Amino acid sequence: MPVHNDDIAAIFDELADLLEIDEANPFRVRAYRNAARTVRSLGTELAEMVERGDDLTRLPGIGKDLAAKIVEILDTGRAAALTKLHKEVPASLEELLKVPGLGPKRVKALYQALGVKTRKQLLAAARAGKVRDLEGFGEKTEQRIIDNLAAERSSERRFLLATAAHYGEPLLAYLNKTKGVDEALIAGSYRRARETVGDLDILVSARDHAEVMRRFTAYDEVDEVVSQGETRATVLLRSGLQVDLRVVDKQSLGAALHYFTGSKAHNIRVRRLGQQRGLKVNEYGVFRGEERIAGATEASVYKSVDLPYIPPELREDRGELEAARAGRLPRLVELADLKGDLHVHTEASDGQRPLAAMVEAARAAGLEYIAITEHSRHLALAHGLDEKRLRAQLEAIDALNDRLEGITVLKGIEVDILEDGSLDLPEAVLGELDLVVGAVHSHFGLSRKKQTARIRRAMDARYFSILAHPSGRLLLEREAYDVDMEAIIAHAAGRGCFLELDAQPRRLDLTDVYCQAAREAGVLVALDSDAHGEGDFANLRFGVGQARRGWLEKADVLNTRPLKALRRLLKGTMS
DNA sequence: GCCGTTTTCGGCCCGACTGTTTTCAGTCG
Repeated sequence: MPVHNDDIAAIFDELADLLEIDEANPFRVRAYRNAARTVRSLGTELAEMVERGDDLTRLPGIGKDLAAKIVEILDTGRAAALTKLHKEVPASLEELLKVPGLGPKRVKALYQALGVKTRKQLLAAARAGKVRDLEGFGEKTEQRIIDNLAAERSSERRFLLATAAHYGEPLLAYLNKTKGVDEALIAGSYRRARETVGDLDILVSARDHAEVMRRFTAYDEVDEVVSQGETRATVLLRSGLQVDLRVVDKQSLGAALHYFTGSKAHNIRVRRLGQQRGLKVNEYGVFRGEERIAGATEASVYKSVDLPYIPPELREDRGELEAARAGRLPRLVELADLKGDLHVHTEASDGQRPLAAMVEAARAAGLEYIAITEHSRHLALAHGLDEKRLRAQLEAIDALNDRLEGITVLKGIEVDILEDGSLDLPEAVLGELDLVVGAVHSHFGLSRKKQTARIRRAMDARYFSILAHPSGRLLLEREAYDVDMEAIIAHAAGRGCFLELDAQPRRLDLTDVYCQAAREAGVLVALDSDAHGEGDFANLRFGVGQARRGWLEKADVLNTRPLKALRRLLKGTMS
């Protein structure tokens, strides 16, 4: 069984959790967590790096010891250190850490005093009133544990970015209307455009803090006020989404925004840079002794540690600080750079609206061209088109283009990649199109080797332009199929075709890490909506967020090209 | 356990809120 980076990261995370319960040196715990993060966002399989003889200690946060553990895990699938630790700290205690309000200290106390190892045992003990008597616990803590367990709350529950926007933006508008509010902003992983978020961090600059707190906790959607102080409050909305509010003075807004945008790892490094310069960086500003020297804007915070402004989407401690110091930050792509959309459905397959309506919606969204790309016949569930129906659509597009001004409709297809890697429609009809988008919609369970070979073969077809939603994942629903994405990217570079970043909120596929890998390999990314209805072009902004997280510049995105240049590039894939 | 424009040893980011405390530990972000 081949070991992947995610497996290694999971072992490091578990080691960190259990070491924490075991009261190990907190910095040692952090070292494991940092290593897990590094491994998870690597973009290159460690197995291959080891095979090549790469020096793993050159990776950030990986030293001699962890490099050896990586090799051990690759060889045996396990880490002896973890096995040993399990003798003292049962693996199931990790689950208890996810209960809101329980951290390593309390989990340990529960285990040692009551023998509690699972959520079920904890609920029983709490209901029996055994928890309240433990040192450091009390009636309220016991009740909170019961509530959280009964509601199956977990600190790990996450929401799609688009879902968070759906709840967060009206709340933001509500707060912005509050008297005395200068500005209300959403920070946190939302601002970094992570594909899913665990909570919303809202930041308000205002003179009257108490009034903002009152308005916030009185918001119609608030189900429960979890905590509330003078400058900070946490609530749960009826949707289950947790929202943290922080109120600051105007002079601290930049520092607070920086602090609450994160990521944590990025912040820690910025603070350390401050320390090295004799400065203290916190959410109120940048201080030399008692004197505030920066903090009204984020740019001033970065300037105080001799760095240029770093866009939120890059703040993951994945090399952005080094790039900033070297003056090599990318100029990230923006929504306004997109000139078209190369993946759009209509009611001819599984879209909801007629061709003309989708084209008008695209025009209203500011696009200059779109490609109509229906499903092909194999996807019967989605009314996939056969050759005959596709030809009929091509005629309709020709007729429409004759009438249209200011927007051009390209002829495409989202053709199924069959199990053996062949395409679901004959070459004869594919050759009549402007572009061929290929996609996997079946046989997700193939082995990594077979899946990779299947997709490579599809890309080698005579007509093949773009690989749609390359990993096949559905966020919070379905894992990606097992495929060697690096090999796919390398193959696309050799073949001269493109990869899609599907902007549907449930997909956001390519992932950020592989966007970056594609960019480095010189493979252009098509940033598409995969629209099925008129409103779906609005999802392009989430795709842009993901592209920015993947360090993509305008030139790295296929559909920032004007129509003429785009046609040239597509033509290269169609012969 | 990692790391080095003070350092190969001695550091490792910083503050708010809650509940159980009689001055603070635990959790969270």
